[in-house]
Order: sequence, then C-alpha cells, then structure tokens
Amino acid sequence: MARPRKDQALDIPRRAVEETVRLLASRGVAEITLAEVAAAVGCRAPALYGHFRNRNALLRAVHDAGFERLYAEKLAVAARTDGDAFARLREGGIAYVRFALENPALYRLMFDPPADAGLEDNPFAGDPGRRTLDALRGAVAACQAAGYLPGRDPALVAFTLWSAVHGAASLMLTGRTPADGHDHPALAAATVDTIMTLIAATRTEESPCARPADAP
Amino acid sequence: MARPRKDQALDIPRRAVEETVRLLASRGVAEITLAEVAAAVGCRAPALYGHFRNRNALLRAVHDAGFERLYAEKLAVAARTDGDAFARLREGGIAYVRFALENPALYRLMFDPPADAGLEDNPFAGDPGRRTLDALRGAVAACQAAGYLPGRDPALVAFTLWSAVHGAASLMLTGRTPADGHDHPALAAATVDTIMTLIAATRTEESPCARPADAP
DNA sequence: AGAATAATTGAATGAGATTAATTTATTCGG
DNA sequence: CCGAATAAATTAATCTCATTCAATTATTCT
Repeated sequence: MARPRKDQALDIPRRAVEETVRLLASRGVAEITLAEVAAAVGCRAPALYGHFRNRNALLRAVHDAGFERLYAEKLAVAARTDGDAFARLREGGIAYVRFALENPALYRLMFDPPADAGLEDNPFAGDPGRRTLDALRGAVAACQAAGYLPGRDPALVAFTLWSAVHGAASLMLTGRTPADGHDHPALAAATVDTIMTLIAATRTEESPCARPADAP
Repeated sequence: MARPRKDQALDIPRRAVEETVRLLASRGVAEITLAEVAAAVGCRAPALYGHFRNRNALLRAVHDAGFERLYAEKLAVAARTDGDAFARLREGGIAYVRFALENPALYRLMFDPPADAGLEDNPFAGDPGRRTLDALRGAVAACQAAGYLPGRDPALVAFTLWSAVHGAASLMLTGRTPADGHDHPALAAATVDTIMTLIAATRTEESPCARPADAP
C-alpha cells in the first residue's frame, strides 16, 4: 500500500504537530524521533517530509502551535478579567507561568526554537510570539489608563513584564529556584505578586509626593 | 602512536571545555560535533570519552564553565560598585545581559542544559547558577539596608530580578523584541532601567520625595 | 481507459555518537 | 633493568537516527 485511499487519508501536517505536542508531555524534544512521531500519526517517517522540509521545520511548527495555545489562554484570561486591567495583568502572569509549568518540554521548545527550517531572511516575522507581546502591551496600556505606570513606554514595560514571567518560568524549569523550591506554582504566584506590587507602587497620582510627567 | 608521551600530554578535560566555548562563539551547540571539538583539542573524538561520559556530559561541563564566567563578571561588578548597593544591582543587571548578548550560544546552553549526563538524583546541587542567585540575594539585602524594598523576602526579590534580566536576555536572543529591536544593548539597558525605577519607587518609607542613602 | 500527477512506502545513504579491539606509554614489583 | 599490569589514545566497528531514492499504488485529467 503506497498511496493511501482518500477515505483513509490522514491530515498529516496537523496530526504530526498534535502528536509531537503529546509526545512532549513525556519526554524532552531531543528524545523524540521522527519515527516515533510518524508512528503516533499512523505513517512512516519519510511521509513527514512531504509536509515538512525537515525535522526542524516540524519542530518550528510545534513551536508555533505552542504559542497559539499560550495565546488562547491569554485570550481566556482577558475575557475573564474584562473590567480590571490590573487584575488582567496579574492573572495573565499567573496563567503564563502555569502554562510553562504544565508543558515544560513544549515551553522549552518555544524558547529555544530550532535554528534553520525556513527562510532565514526574516526569521521571526509573523512569529505568534510577537502577537502575545502585542496583547501584553495592550494590557499595560489599559493599566496606564487606570493610573499605573504613568508616562512610560507601554512596549518597554510590556517587554519587561514578559521578561520577568518568562524568566521565572525558565529558571523554574531548569531548577534555578531559591533554596528548596519544591512548590513551583507557589513560587510562580509569589513572583508575579512581587512584580505586581512594584507596579502598584507606581500609582503615584493619589500620593502626595512626586507627580512625574504624564500627558501635557 | 596510541598513548601519547608525558611531554606531549594534553589536559583534555580543560581544553575540551575551553575549545567548545570557543566554538560556541561561531555556531550553535547543535552544530558542534565531538569530532570538531576533538580536532580543536588535538585528539580524536573517542579520546573525549575517557574524560566525559558522553557528549551531554561535556556540554554540562561547558554549561558550568559558562556560569563560572558569569559569576566572575558579577564579582567584578561587585568590586567596582562597592559602596552603592543600588548601583550594584543596576550594574549587575546590565553586565548580565551584556554577557548574554556577547555569548549567545553559550548563554543558551546555560539555560537549556542537556538532560542527563549525571546522577539525576540531585540534578542541580552545586550548580554554579545557584551561586549567582545567592550573590544577587546579597545585593538585594544590601539594597534593603539602604531603604529600598522594605519588608520583602530578599530571596524572592532576587529570584524576581534574576527572572527579569534572564528573561530579557532570552527574549532578545530568540528575537522576541518589541517592534524593530535592532539595538539590543539599548533595549537591555532600558529594561534594566525600567526595573530599577520600579525598585526606586519602593523607597517611600523613609523620605517623602527622595533623599540619598541612610541606614536604620 | 490511459497518461500524468500525487502520496507513501521500504530500501539506501550518510552523519555523528558511542563502543570495541588494538596499540603504545608508563608504572611497579621483582 | 625487565616484564607484567595498567593507562591513554587510536583506528575500526556499531548503532541510531535523519534524510534521500526508487518503487508502488491512488487519484485526477483528458
């Protein structure tokens, strides 16, 4: 049986990504072979080459799928915290780190993307990770409208916040937690809290002292 | 010539790590083969197995060496900013991101360490990365003595700060910078600045609107 | 129906890590 | 000083993949 009949056709591109994500739940990306992915999909390894240039191209697709999932969670948080921009920032941060802790291998792939696998001319154009950052910038701007972080560049603040939560996730996944560090979710929450407290302290409008430049 | 004479002996363990670090300046870790490392050292690939269990063990040693270097830079910053705890934090952050930007492949290896390569019982005990975090905690405590970040857990704050700078470095190295993002060093500085400003805003207890240093 | 095209497959190929067998130095007990 | 015994490399296998090739069967087009 060489070419399969239409009725028994597989949506290989979709399923390959799907199954790779599933496999990433049990092992790291380095331990996953194309033969395993193919077996999970229901075909042979060479069949994958009809849909992905090579292994890295598949991994890049998985990487992108990871960001899609992350973005979906972000949307859910946004919906859940509609009125309150500050809460949206906090909840978003918590959800972000939770995602990382629940999908460690996928998350690591998302932040150590395979090198080649495409036109190197414009490596990250259209990277779904960019969209996540854009969403975060929106949340920051909303917070500013509520009086926090007056007069700052929302893009820069967003980048800084993303850095903090991503960094926390990364450090936890590589075991760089302070002291014992057995309770990762708790540490994650505490970290986000620490940041949010710092942000809260910037709402100086009400306070007596200082009134940094805002809109003229 | 099988076994080399004493006079022409090579310190293979040291040189292998050294040369791997050197190779990481030009390619990613995935593109480096043991044969290349061996050639750079001046031996054959199998000789490496007399000193490292396998490729991952060598990479782990390189990973550790990376942290040694980073720690050395941290010490230099500490020496340079002896009196001023706040400045030490800022300078330390800048130096950290600079290190990452100047040694991208090494840095990525440091934060995506190879899985096995050792007794998995106690994966990160003695990890030199831990020492870096300890040093940072000390700097935070010093800042607290100067009136910043009152009443917080220094370990938690240190973790949060490390998260932020590491996250920023990681995002830059993977191209997740806002907008253009062509000037990484500048973005790094701006990010550290953003964080430091947040910290500065916590020093509200002692003096209403600012005032140099004092200790209780 | 028959040619052209498409999707897979099993069978090479090849790179690179790891292991085995072999060779040459050094060390150590007489 | 000589000959095991041990050490450290080396070259020559293995083995595990990723990737490519050639062959095979469906589908589509005319």
